[in-house]
Amino acid sequence: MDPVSTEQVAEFRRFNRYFTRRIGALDDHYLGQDRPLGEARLLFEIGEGVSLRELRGRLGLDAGYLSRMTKTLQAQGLVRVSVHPGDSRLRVVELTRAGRVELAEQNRRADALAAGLLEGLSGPQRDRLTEAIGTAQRLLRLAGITVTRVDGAAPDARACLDAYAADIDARFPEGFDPSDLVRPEEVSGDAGAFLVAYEEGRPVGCGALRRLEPGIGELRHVWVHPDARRLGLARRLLAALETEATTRGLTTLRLDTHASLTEARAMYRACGYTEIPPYSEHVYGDHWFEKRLHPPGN
Amino acid sequence: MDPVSTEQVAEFRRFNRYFTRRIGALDDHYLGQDRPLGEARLLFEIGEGVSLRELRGRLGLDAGYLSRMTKTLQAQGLVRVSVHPGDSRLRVVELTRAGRVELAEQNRRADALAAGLLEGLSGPQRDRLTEAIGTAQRLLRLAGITVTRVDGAAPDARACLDAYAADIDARFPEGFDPSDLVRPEEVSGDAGAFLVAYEEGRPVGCGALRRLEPGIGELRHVWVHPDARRLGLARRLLAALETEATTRGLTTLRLDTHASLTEARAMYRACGYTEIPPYSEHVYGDHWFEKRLHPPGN
DNA sequence: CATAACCTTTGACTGTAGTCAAAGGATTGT
DNA sequence: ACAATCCTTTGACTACAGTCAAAGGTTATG
Repeated sequence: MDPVSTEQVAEFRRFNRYFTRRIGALDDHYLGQDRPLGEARLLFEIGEGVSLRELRGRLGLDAGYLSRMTKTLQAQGLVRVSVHPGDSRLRVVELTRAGRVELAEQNRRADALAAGLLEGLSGPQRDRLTEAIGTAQRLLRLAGITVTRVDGAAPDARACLDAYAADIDARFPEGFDPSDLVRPEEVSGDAGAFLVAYEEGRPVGCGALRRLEPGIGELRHVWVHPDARRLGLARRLLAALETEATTRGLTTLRLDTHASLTEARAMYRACGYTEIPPYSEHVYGDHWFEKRLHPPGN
Repeated sequence: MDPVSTEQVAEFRRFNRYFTRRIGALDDHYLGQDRPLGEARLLFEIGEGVSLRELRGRLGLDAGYLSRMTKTLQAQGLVRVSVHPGDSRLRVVELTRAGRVELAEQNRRADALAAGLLEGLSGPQRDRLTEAIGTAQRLLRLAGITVTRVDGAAPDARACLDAYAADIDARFPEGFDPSDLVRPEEVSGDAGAFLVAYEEGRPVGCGALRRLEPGIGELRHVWVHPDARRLGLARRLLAALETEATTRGLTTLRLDTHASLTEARAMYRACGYTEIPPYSEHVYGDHWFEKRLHPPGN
């Protein structure tokens, strides 16, 4: 990776300082108003019935701390705590009517804060701001996603493939037969690779590489979770898969895709893949692509 | 002002949440490391010799709280406290060598954090991110600036005019004679108006409107503090001055400017002003502009 | 020159955030 | 059926953040 320019680091830190001081602080202060911040955040995360376990994980809180905060919210009549139907060790907490009112008020205040801020701008300026923060958020998310190789049989790998299969099944008129998925041994060891993209610990994308014949590899199941689309993650996965292929001495990569996946086809073209005649008899493909890889020396 | 779209408010809040949770929290946590956050922030603000009074204002701290924090920093040998030379009520605090080392370490860590984040992006993506956060910051700053009318004799007005005069004096080869500034009575009452732009309580720009002859007004001293340039503030001032003119029934605005102020001339043109022959004998102008105003009904 | 205003220090608090360990009920694996 | 594991509760703390009021020295103001 190329080194990060110090000017960009400085710019980023400037923004960070400005934003947290000006917006973050304001937000924290006004959001809770007459309620401790921890409680306000908790209220916000509860939504419609969550287990304490889930909340602990999401907010990164100590079990005891969370238990106490929940109790005070309960004492104020804002939440209701009950035993989880399926597992009596778990407690499920949900908002009462009063809790929903409180949450709505909290949202109203935060909305008013944001609206008040945007009010100082003209229409086009607001559009530019919205555009800029959208871009910034997408890039920051992408920067926080890591792509790593995992075993083809690992739970995260199977979870991704299941999600992929369900996704395709819903999108193809003819459905999708899960037996067409790669088998773990096809993407293990020297035979191939299975890559998973993680965002904050959760798998949000995957891609498989397997050997077709000497010097030629095939990409399969390049998939990105719906929540993580439009970030440029597919390209990242593609690049990582190509690196895997190069280190294995493969010189050509092939893949097939479906006519209905228009964005995917456009992306493959943009990434240097060219359409070729069918090279295989996959059931679900009707467009075939190929790319020549450059040796690692370059 | 047009109402703010709820979609834009939602987008802004989404970004706000994401950013404070992901970046702000990280920053706070790692910045101090083995030091309370308050102390770390204090250390950061001290720089090279500041009075406690100044710090109190900048960080919004309680006098007692600040006094105590300063004392613990002093006990750790990070700062030196002395009496202000001009006013013995004030204390001046400055970093010791050890304090500067500590601050450098703090900066190094924050830089590393930012760099680590940017490392997940390719060069062009980093450029896009830098561009986006720059745009966002400029627009957020602009949104936080308010333009209000003040009396032409008010301290803030005079401060702006002094800064304007010094600015022009340094930029014009022939210098600038402060007696050419508008007199308070020219911009008071119905005669004219003096507008000051405030960012977080500090004046960062100004503009004057005075009556030239019936129906015709003149804009003078439109000025933006160097720290607040390139935000679009001059246009805001211009628009506000035009509103003032319209409510006074003026139908034409004129102004003169100097050949060396190229950006200013470009802005006037972009804002609908057209160049006209000289209408006055101002010493410092050599380009004259005019704009017809539309009645408020439109 | 007295008095008001100002800046800092000190003492005495309060509330929030957060940690750690022990204990008890519930579930899972063997 | 027994042990190990899991989830929550409770008690006992610690540290940080922040407020309020009294007091003492210093400077401006009439």
